[in-house]
Amino acid sequence: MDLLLKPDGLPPALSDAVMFRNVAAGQTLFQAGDSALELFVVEIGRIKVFRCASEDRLVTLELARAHESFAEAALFLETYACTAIAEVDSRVIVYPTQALLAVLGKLPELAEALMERMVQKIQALEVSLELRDIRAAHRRVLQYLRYLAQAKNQRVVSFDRPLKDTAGELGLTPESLSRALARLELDGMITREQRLITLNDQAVA
Amino acid sequence: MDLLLKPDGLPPALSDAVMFRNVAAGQTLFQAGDSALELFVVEIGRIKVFRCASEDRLVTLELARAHESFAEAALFLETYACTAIAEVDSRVIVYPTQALLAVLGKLPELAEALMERMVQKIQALEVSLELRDIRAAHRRVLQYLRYLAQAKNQRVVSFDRPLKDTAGELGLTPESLSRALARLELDGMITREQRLITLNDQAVA
DNA sequence: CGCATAGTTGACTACGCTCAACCCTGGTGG
DNA sequence: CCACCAGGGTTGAGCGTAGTCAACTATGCG
Repeated sequence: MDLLLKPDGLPPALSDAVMFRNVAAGQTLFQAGDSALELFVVEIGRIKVFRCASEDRLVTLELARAHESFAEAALFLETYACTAIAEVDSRVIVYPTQALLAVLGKLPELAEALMERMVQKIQALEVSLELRDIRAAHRRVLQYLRYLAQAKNQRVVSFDRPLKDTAGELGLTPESLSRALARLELDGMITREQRLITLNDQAVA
Repeated sequence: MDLLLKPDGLPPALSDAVMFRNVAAGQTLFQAGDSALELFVVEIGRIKVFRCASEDRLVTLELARAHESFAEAALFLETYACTAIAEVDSRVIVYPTQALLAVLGKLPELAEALMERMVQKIQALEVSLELRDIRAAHRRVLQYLRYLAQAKNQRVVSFDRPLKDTAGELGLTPESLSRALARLELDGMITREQRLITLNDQAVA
């Protein structure tokens, strides 16, 4: 996504169309059903994208952090199928899909970057799906921690937001997550200090 | 994926690199860990792509049917993270990723087609994830049937493979799926005849 | 005709969800 | 400086439901 991070370097046809938007914490950027005209890149902050399954039930699909894009689906769909809200005060770069598609032919490296990002997303969703297939909460959490640690190539995982939210991402209730962590600690798989968790040797698999 | 269906129409640089491969039912096309050098399109048959979660546990990630592509991740990753096997006798078109990437710049419509396909996949995975969040088996199955019916724009859904496999895709055991279907029929939501299921009025939501 | 596999049904178990109470922290205001 | 409050987090008790194991039936193929 390096390319989309600094619009100035892009062809005028595109960079002229780019906009910026500040989103306050809790504010929604777009809703399911809105016509999909824009693709976004997070400049600063954190955007949560989710589907409303059934009324009170919501499924977090991705958490776009700084420098990450989201809503690529807008490139080919009429309307958004998801809703996006800012978890904290954020600032996003807004790319009109028309302008993006128009310059794709001229900028193969942009197309490549977008595809690479999509592959990452597919991969992430696949991991989520794999995690959901682990029924035992403590096992699921452990595997999740392993993935996080592996991605950062270290054994310490720190959460920058309420465990409650993390629980939702894992398809667990906060209570279950709490119990799972307690059990993992008891079993000696992890040691924790608030939202800072260290994987012990035997947990690295 | 129309473009990738008939390699003859593609630039020689690409079409010369294309290969075809017959895969017998049960035969594996590639395994997790293999170096990822090729992207595939199903000509005829059915390919199952899955991750091995933990030994005996496998998570179906996608089911590529005729004219559908899979293993796009190969474009940007060193090795496959999944395994692909043929569920029935199949024939696939094999695109070396190097050749594909090389002509992307010349063929914006190819890049666009690939991106569109990836968006479809992301969408499909998101739906899977949403389904997993429905705990009650009968509700999950009902929602699944609704999606299938909606996609085909009709109320009849017919399965061309064992319910056992469908159960796995839904993250259920065959027994649970069986019970769920029985209950849905009892509740008057569906009527079924073997692997042919019709959604009743009240089920369309 | 018999074997293998798919599908169904039953009894039991296990584990996550729900609801509820409680602790702990940080922030606010008197 | 402390009382209060709100929200996150933890812990407990009971329930519901999907998984498991098992037996049985149905179907298709040699």
